[in-house]
Amino acid sequence: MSAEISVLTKNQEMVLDTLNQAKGPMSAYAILDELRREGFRAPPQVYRALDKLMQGGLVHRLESLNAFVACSHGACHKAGLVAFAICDKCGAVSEFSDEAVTKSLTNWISKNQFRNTKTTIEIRGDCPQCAAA
Amino acid sequence: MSAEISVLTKNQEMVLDTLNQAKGPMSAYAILDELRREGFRAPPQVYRALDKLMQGGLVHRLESLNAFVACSHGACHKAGLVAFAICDKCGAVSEFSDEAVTKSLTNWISKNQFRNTKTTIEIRGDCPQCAAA
DNA sequence: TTGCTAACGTTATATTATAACGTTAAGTGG
DNA sequence: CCACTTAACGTTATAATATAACGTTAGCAA
Repeated sequence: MSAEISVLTKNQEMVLDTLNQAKGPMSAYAILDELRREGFRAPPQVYRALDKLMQGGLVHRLESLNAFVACSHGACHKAGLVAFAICDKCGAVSEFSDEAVTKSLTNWISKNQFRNTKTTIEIRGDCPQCAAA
Repeated sequence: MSAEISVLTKNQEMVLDTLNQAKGPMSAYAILDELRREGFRAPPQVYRALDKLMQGGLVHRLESLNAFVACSHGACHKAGLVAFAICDKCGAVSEFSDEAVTKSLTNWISKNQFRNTKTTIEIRGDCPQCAAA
């Protein structure tokens, strides 16, 4: 059905590991720089791995940041739409999937007969900790 | 209170006109190319105007496209969060503001004590016409 | 006028992403 | 095992998007 990844290639694994070890989102070039020591040489190596990982739901792209994060759920098999709260102060990203949000948005989509393939929901601002400070 | 634009400068007006006359979203460089005949020479002229127009709610940025559209409501004083449905086939963009979506998302935000400054909601897929074809 | 600020024009450069090419490696059916 | 097909790879080059930094100009107010 949906595009699963059966086994990760070496490059895909290295990119995924890098994102998993990262504290926050990373740009493709930041990933590349990390992986130069492992032999990576050029952007396409990173972008190709990212594409596959995103297809498999293992990695998400943050559109408003042009950056990437590992899926917090390991692989994203959540029923609903995935959303992100991004703190502009500390850079923390919370991935969440809220039933009410999913319902209201899918409701709009079906009411308007739109055939949805991808949804981007990103909240930018200050996380509770940074908002308090 | 919120950052309004009192009067548009010449550059801002030209950029806004260009977007208003466009059938769909435009990249900053597409705008620049349009406006070269009017004397524009370099990207910062476009980006600076876009920044101001976005501050005033006259223009929106489509994060998933790295492109810009004029606000469909003239200036965006809608109560709720603004969202976009983007057709990947024909390029059409529908700006909308749905009460249920706004409520569910602001609800998540307040429940999670997030201080929201900007929200991105973009639905990619096929519009009704293109989905039918 | 003087001083202040926002906007401007310009050059240069940073950052993000992909095209295109030939090569290697990993299945698959015979 | 071999021939074939396809996905992934490495590499070079370049495209597309965005901003830093500088000095200048224009609008406005004391």
